Amino acid sequence: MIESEPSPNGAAEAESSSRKRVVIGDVAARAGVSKSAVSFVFNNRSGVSASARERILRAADELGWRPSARARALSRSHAQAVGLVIRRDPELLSTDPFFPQFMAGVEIGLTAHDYSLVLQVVADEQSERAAYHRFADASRVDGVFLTDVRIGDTRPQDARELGLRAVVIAPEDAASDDGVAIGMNDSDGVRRAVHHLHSLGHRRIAHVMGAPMYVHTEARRRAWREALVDLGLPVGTVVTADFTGASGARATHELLDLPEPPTAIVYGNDLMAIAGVSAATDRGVRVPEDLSVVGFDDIPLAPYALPPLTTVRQNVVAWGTAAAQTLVALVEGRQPPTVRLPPVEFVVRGSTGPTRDRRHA
Amino acid sequence: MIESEPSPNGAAEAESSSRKRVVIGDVAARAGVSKSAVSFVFNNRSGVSASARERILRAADELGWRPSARARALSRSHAQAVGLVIRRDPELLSTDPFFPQFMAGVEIGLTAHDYSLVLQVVADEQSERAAYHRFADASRVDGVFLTDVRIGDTRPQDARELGLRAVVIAPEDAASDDGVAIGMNDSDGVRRAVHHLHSLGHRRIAHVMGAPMYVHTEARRRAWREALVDLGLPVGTVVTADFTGASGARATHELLDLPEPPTAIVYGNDLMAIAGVSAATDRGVRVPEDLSVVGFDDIPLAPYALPPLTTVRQNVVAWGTAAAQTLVALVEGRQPPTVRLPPVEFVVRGSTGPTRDRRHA
DNA sequence: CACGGCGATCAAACCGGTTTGAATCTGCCG
DNA sequence: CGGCAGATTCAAACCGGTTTGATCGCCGTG
Repeated sequence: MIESEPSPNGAAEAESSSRKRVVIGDVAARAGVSKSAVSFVFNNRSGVSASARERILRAADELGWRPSARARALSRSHAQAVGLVIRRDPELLSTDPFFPQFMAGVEIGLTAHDYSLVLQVVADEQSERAAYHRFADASRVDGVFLTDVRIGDTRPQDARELGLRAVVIAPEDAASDDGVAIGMNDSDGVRRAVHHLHSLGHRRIAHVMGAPMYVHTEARRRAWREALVDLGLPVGTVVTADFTGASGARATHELLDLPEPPTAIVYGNDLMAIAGVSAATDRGVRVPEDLSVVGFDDIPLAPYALPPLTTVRQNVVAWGTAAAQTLVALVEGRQPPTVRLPPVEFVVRGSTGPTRDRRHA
Repeated sequence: MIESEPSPNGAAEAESSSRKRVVIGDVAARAGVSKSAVSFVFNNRSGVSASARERILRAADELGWRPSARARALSRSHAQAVGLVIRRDPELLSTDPFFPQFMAGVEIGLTAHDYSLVLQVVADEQSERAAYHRFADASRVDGVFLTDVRIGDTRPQDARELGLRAVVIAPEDAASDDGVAIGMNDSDGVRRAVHHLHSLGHRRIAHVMGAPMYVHTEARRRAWREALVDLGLPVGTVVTADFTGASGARATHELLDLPEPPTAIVYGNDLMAIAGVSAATDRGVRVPEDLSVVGFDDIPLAPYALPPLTTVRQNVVAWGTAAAQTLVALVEGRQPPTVRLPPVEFVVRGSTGPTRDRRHA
């Protein structure tokens, strides 16, 4: 009823210059063909002569017409959109360097196929289930990404039952048995961290884990353990934390309180590592002279920490793009391409150094 | 053609146990009414008797039916979705603590009204324009958020011409003349920072700006300047940076190279501030003994920086929620509610301290 | 008892595309 | 010159809801 649109063409020809939305019929009429022909051209299907195709494209261009995603979604029973549900306490979300980069990567993969990304941020498990249900029942999306995979996570099956295609984002070696998984090799980065510390003379290497319910937490812990075993070093102490700065600081104090404290600590992420440095410094333990520290993520601040943080960098953007390509292939019924992800990088900065005896040598 | 769905009900009753999608007609049939009646109930419109309503709700529940967002979007010419375009170099995106929190807040506001958020991450201006066009032409969304507003930004008008409702996210005092703006008071935080430094005895207070094209960058600079003038202090040096750590470090060196270097620096964000501390430390300038530093954002790492960072905290989640409520009201043609946002907080930590003469006094 | 008004009900039109099936139009061959 | 395969073309059905307009019953009123 109330139209706030200004009428751009005041006293012009009243008939053809109506300011209504341009629809496929208008294009067809202007090109002198049927709606079907227009539709065929815009879905590049054969069955339209070159001359007709030309007229149609010109007409569409002149009218500035593009097929409505709404109508298209309905008639093809296909939303041309995929969903990402992020389950995280809103306040803690900005802690995590993963999601922004992952989403950016996903976009690259999606835009290439003209898909949209529908986002949902939820706080707890119940809202998360509800979110997937809404996605499926309302047919808003054709598929979903499953991130932050937990041990024993049932979402892959849940998604299938809801009729949603899914790709699971998890470290390579945690690749689940069912559902298409795409993963990067977390383990490799941790392994390299341990080898680096070993080469600097460290023998008591501890680990501060993130929240234990996630498969990537466990993957990193296992990689740390296996690297120690491979090198013939004693398996050091593990402290469970939860990826927050506070937990990293607390875990660090625990480790330094041990009768034989470690000379190096591998943390599950950069935030805990930096908080750990802060905790160590508070009690007079110097980094890297008395304690070497390795993080994980290479957040933008890592080079500016004091000392600059040695850490592991993954190409999360590439990961997102690969995940998107896989999911699109999946919902379109194609065989997903086999993707090769760039290898993990290990970035040596100032927070790791030789042990005391090495320095004297 | 190729259906990879397993057939869940092999030899069951062929007729009623079809595995097709449940549609409104099925619900209507089961309740013994017409489609219209079902539609009326699910859009709580009058014109359905209590008994019929009851039967309909029961039937829908038993069948697990929910209206398809696709069909609904088409027939109501309304996508029940809004868009957010983020223009940022993917690699730099994780630098910014704003977006994750903002999106989380937006979700809170949207889910309450059952709207979806469609995201688009783009790298440059051209793709950004294209993204808004795709949103509008394909009718994927009903409205958009405009963030990272630039000086002389034409997007509010652009959006209007495309027929998209828009809410502009910008600091309060930069609230644009056209389009509905919702903003928080950046200035207040900066003002409080300057007053805090003044009370510690500082008189030479410099400012490291972020990228100058943004209105919020300018708002913060102006607030810094006005606070100095109000306090009768000389207007210090401003260095232009771009919100990255590298630029913050460089700007800090520039300031400390001055013949009369500042005793305090107010930075446009925490990342630059922490990089600034790192730069100062590198050249033997101690924080806070020789130099006081204030950031902006209160990123999760701020308490764990060395020294812990004094900074300004905004409730970005609340901001997002308010923006979402406003946008939904707008696209539904209602008067947007007037929102009161929580005030900015100023968090004093260890990176600011009294000047040398104050300490001796 | 006729009539106006109101709530409940439903068939049909509509939203803007895609897809199907039949009609029409070639060109080519026997 | 008849017949036929293959390419174009289009009208009509369809996707799954919402909305309109007409019909029907029922009640209270003059």
